[in-house]
Amino acid sequence: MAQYDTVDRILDAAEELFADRGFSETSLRMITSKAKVNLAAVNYHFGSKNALIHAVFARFLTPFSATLENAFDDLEARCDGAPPTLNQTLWALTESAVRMPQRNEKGISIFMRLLGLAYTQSQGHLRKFLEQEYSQPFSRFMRLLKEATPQLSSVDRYWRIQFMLGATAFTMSSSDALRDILQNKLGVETTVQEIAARLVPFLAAGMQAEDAMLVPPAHKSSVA
Amino acid sequence: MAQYDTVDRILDAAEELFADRGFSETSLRMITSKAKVNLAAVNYHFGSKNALIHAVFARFLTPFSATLENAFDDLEARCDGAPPTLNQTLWALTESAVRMPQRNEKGISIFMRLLGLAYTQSQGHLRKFLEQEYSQPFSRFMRLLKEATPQLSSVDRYWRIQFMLGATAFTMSSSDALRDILQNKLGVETTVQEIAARLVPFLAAGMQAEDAMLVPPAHKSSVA
DNA sequence: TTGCCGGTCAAACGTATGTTTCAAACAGAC
DNA sequence: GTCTGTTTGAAACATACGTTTGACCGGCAA
Repeated sequence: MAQYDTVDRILDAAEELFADRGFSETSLRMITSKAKVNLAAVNYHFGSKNALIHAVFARFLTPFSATLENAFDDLEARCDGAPPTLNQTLWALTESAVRMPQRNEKGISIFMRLLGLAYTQSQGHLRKFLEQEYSQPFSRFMRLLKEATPQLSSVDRYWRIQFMLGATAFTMSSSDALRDILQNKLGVETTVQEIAARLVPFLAAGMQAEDAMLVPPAHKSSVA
Repeated sequence: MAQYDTVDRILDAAEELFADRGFSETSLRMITSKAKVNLAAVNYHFGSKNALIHAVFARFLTPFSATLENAFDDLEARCDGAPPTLNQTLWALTESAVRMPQRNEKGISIFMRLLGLAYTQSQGHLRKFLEQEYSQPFSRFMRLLKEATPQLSSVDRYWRIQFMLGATAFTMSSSDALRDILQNKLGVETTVQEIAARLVPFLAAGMQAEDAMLVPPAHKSSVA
């Protein structure tokens, strides 16, 4: 009993501190003192700081990837053989994320920020862990994207997927700070759901942009 | 003479290492040994590690913001009172970046990654430094964006600008790795200019997307 | 009661970090 | 050549980190 309490308290504290400050910038001493457990508890229960980072991700990502697979199953069943549209695919992803059971009110936004950091901070071990642990839903998502944008060349699609990833990871990774700025400047409250609702149309439109490729500066004007 | 050599060697090494590994993950010893200078040289010439980080940014950003202001001047002069279009504004920015005199072949992509890190790694001192040092060209760019997208609400525009920033910083920041992958998988060579040429249409389309806001999942289909 | 074992705790370990020190080397002016 | 201020160099500084240790506690089976 008591030990699960300790384990979860560590995970909760670590999740929040990592999201606030990054991985390298968060020490085990900060985590254990926030969690009100002994310093040695982390290495006792998890083995190392890196393993703790993995555990923080696994606690969210394992149920999420199951939810996501179900959402893709449903989507493909509903489409009855025809490939799902881009919008449908993107919504399946964001809905799965938003509908995850949340530990607290910050829940999803904390985790989005963590995913952004995972991509940004080049923590080799983390990337390796995520790739070999969750490659299946990732590949499936990529396949759906490909089938939803048959008009794109492989190269175009490749780059535009990177653009989508970037907009998402980057926005989510700084979403707390951005929300604060927005609230101070414009006095508007914003939830992760609302950000997602703004992000998806942006991504879909960019993904399906007319290809003005290799048209250099065009010193006059040329809005699509 | 000799001291400028030292200063520049430190800046070069720091720039590359910061871009590769992040700020906290790069120690002064890594920097000085890569630069082949004495450890104490950093604190002697710059005062502190944080001041070195600022100097790395200033070395690129100061001439860049001058170039950018000129590009905006030209653009507004050419438009003769009418507000420049979104495409023109984005091209002015990317052209200024691409045309910057580059210290080496990696040049611009290294710096894009640094800008991404500056936003992501919550190094308070860095954000403060950038904000108070380069607020003018930044505000001007924001104003141009606003005039180029009068149909957007302030909140929509705010978020879409974040999405653009994210797609750009993220893509450019990992463009070396991405280019390698692309070359291996598809046998295609890619330059930063070509990436920019793909990115701008994507951003412009996303920025001008029809606002499907707050239209939830829409279980059927709804590609614009 | 005894013995054990998972869990906690304070303390220490070794290492790496940013920064400082101070003597030596150097350059240019007189 | 000598002096003066600047730049380098090797070494040390204090501090923070992740990790390990060994004593200690509490419940439970024998």
